[in-house]
Amino acid sequence: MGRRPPCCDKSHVQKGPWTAEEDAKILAYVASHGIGNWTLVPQKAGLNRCGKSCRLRWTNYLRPDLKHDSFTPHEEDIILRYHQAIGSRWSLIAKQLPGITDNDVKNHWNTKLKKKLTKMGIDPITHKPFTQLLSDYGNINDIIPRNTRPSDQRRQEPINFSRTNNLLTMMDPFQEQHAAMNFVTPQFHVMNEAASSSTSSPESKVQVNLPSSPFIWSDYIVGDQEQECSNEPGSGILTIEGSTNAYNGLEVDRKKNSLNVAATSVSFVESILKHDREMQFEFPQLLDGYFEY
DNA sequence: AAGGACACCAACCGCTGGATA
DNA sequence: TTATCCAGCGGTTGGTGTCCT
Repeated sequence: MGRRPPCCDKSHVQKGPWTAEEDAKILAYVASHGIGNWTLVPQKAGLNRCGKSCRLRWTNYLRPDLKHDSFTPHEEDIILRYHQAIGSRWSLIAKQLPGITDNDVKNHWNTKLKKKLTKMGIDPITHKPFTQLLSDYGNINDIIPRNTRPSDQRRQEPINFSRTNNLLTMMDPFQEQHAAMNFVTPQFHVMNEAASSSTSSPESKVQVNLPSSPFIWSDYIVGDQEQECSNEPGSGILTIEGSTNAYNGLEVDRKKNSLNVAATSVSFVESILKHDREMQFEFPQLLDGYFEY
């Protein structure tokens, strides 16, 4: 068993804002040595900083491919759509936006987009209208979330926008509620079982006919606990053709060599997996190699 | 004009999984 | 096999400029 020395003496390294001189040292070092072991950078570049801090300064600010411009409406739309699908996975979202870091995306979300959605009457976590949440969960007082940081109880200007040509645009206040409802409409790409069956390949393949109702985690938690179904029968079918995997509780259609599962019997864990697959259909390039069937 | 509140963002903190000795 | 380091990630916060009263 070996032990490597710590990257730096954390109690004696410089913290806080970077100076132009420090930036120049990082840039000069990367220009001559490239990006490698960041723990060696402070020593070799003559910086009294932690290697981790050097890496962050480079990736979030000094990298030459960063554009340092404000966000365009198209970029904001991308962030909103991806956040709706995958949540706060900022690095994955940032990969869809060249020249923008995950830190930029995160900051822009926390300072601008989250408030815009709230102002539109949309819950920034679920991307559902607060009115729908209220009807889903009953009368919950004060459901609209507030910033947890007291000093960040920001002013909230009335900002309304809608989707036009897949972009967010400003709009008149009377259409606010309508826009909110349109904005959160699920955009899952549902594969049609009949249409796709003619092009089925011999390889394992998954078809998902999504339930028509919104995805609500609590429904499945209750279902798991009570071992019963909360959805209407026949609201969805999960077909896994040629799969050799075992799926507890799934009905096997041996004639078709497939598994047909009424959505009513889908457990919580299976629902998570199904939701992930929905994400893959929505953003097929995002999680390449993540899903294996 | 001044002080407080707000808005923004750079940087830090802590956690996690993979790599390594 | 185990202990530790390191890169990457998301959450949080400190500092500063701007706006409002």
